Amino acid sequence: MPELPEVETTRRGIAPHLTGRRVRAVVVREPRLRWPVPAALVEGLTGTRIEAVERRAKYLLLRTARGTALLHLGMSGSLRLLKADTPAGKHDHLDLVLDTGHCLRLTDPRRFGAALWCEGDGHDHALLSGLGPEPLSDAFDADHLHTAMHGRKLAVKALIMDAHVVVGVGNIYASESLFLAGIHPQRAAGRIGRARCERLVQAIKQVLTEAIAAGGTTLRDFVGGDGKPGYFAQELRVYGRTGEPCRACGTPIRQITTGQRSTYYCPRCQR
DNA sequence: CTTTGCACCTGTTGGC
DNA sequence: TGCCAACAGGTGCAAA
Repeated sequence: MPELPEVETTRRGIAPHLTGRRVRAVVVREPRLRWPVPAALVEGLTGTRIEAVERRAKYLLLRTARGTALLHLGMSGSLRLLKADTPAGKHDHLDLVLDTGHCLRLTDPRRFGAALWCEGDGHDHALLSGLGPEPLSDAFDADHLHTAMHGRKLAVKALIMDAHVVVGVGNIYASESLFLAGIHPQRAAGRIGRARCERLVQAIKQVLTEAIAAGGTTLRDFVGGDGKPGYFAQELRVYGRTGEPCRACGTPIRQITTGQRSTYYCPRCQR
């Protein structure tokens, strides 16, 4: 479910309720997430004040004086703030009980998400240290993308979804960005010129910015930190619109598979 | 090093 | 109406 806009929406929803609060207890109901929830997470957070809630790629970082909790929502995860005594459902795997009488609850039916702990600020963690730039930062520009694409035979869609190149571009927004840039998703990355590279960078920034402003995309079960759904779905240009008319030219949108992921594009607008 | 395909897991959907 | 295969927002890792 969550791509970068959803994670950022979640961060903005929960940060005001967590920042400066102390964690009274950590309840692990199901430790079998993508990796086992480590005892160090419980030990590190319990009794500790959360100093800041940050985001790097699709990870949420809860910063404390003792170390940093890393949370990832995988495909189906969500975080909500609830009253601490709210009964837990089947997929409510983790609670951070706060000194406010509320708790931050991680729900994740497919358990592809993660809750990890690291000493330090988290950026040195093996999962984060090799990541590419944030898509909305100045570090992600045409120079960077053009260099990353040079000599690559990989489909451009797969390349922009590679977190070593740029983080936060998931399956929905990859299709959306390529439509905006007028680039065929299966074009070899190395065969895209400088000018179209610039267009693609701008398209990615635009799509992600719009989606964050709309509070993310709701497909099935996404809810932000405040429990409200996002509204970007109604603005999707190609994703999930197989056979429906292109909003620009009316040609039916096509669906193909690229790198084992569904890909949507307009055969007329994208070359 | 690059590219491909799989694995993890549960719930929903669409076609017969 | 009911069943079951196909598919779903991510991403690390093994194998080619």
